[in-house]
Amino acid sequence: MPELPEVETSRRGIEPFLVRKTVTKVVVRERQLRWPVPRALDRELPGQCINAVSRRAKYILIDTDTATAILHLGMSGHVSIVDTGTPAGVHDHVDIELDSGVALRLRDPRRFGSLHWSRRPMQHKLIKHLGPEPLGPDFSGDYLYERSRGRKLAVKQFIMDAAVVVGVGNIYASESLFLAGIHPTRPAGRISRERYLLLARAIVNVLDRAIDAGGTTLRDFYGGDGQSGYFQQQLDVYGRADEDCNRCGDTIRSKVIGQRNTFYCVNCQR
DNA sequence: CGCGACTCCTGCCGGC
DNA sequence: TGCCGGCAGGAGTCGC
Repeated sequence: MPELPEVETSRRGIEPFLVRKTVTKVVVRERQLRWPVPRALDRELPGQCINAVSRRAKYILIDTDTATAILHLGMSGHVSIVDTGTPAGVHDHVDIELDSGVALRLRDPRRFGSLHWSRRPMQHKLIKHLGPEPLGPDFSGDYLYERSRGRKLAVKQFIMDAAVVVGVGNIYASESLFLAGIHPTRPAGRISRERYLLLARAIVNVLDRAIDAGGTTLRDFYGGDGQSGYFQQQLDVYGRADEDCNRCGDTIRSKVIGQRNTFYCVNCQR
């Protein structure tokens, strides 16, 4: 489910329940997620006080004095805050119980998510190779332009490559290319600096707006199931094949690029 | 090294 | 109503 805005919204939702709380118990009901949940996590996390809940790309980092839990929600993961002792559903794989009487509960039906435990999270193999944060200071149109020289793959795949820039998932790739007026199949290396400036601005704009929308629609972290309203933001093209373009009225097309469905307007995007 | 294909898993939706 | 195929918002890995 989650793209970067959903992960950031989840992080903000759980943060106040975790920071300065001490972990009393870790319950792992299903260890086999995308990778096995390391036993060191349930062995070493209890007794630790949580210092911070941060985010790198689509990873949520739960920081303690000894190590950091690295949580990825995959395509179907959710986090929620429940009262300790709340019965778990079939896909509630992990609970992290706190001394405040609540627990952070991870649910992930498809089990594409993961949970790691690392003493140097920024050096972890899943984190180390990642490109800049799109909402951080190292991301710009100039950066995209330089990185794309000589690349032949479709620009949509280029901006979805986490080594180039993190956090641009399938929905927001289509949306930002629409905003920038760039056709998704255009080879990344054959797009001008000026157009990359537009694209970088579009990516930031789309993600900012989605985080704002998430903040208003995704608030049910305590007691709820951690989902609701992910899609209530306005999408211009994603999921709108055969509907009319909001800008020109032409018909929105869809096409599979790199095994992922892609939506665009042939009239507005070249 | 760059790129495309494949893979993990369950839920849900549309069509028959 | 029930069954079945196809598809889903991620991303590491493998082979060419």
